[in-house]
Amino acid sequence: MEMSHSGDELARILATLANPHRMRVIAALAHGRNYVSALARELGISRPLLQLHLAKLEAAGLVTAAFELSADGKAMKYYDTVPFTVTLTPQSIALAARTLTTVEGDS
Amino acid sequence: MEMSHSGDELARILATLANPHRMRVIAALAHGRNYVSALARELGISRPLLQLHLAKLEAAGLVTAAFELSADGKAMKYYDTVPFTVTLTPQSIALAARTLTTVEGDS
DNA sequence: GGCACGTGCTAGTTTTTTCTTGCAGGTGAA
DNA sequence: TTCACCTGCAAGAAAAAACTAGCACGTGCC
Repeated sequence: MEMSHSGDELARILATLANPHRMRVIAALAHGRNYVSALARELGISRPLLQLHLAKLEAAGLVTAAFELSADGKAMKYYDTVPFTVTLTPQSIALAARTLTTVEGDS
Repeated sequence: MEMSHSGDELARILATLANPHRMRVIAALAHGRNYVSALARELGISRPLLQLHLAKLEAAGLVTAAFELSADGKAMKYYDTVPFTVTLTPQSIALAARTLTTVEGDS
């Protein structure tokens, strides 16, 4: 289920998804949740870099984070995808554009 | 009608749409075609800046350009939207991510 | 000619994003 | 204690995107 987004929200979501690393993160998490160190190994990128991308994905509301204690008592941060459906058409873009807040000169 | 995109194509489309100016361009052209100088005035941005954004929109296949001679013989470049429908879900992103070409270390 | 309108292009600046490096803390097990 | 694993954060470098300013060309009209 997906309500309509404001122009700024939509822009943020699109900007967030428009990145190869973040697309791969979504793809990896679609298979099942995972914690960041394991995910970094799976994707072959450094952990700080992955944390940067995860933060952006979370800020856009596309993934969620949950702390969990592993069997041996370690604090693991698990990430999972948030189900979403966004349909893009010239009309939907036009509709969203009406609520953009970016300041510029008046007409 | 919209066939499925490669990961790189999708990333380019999303990156192109994720910009306030370009969203407004799509919105303006959805009302009807226009030429660049008039469009720049309507949007309140400079012509070189608009040309930059139009070039990106055209490169992503979201708008088309057509030259036309006005009544008084001036060469005008008219832009129009290309109808498109892109549906974004975790699954569609995951599918597209499999065809990304960005090089990185193997598993 | 000079002005108003259309087009294109390029060089350089500013801003944003991406990425690396390196350090801090914690736990449990040998 | 030392090692292996987990987490967080921040400073600085590198790369990409956005934007400005200014020039070129063309036309028709006064």
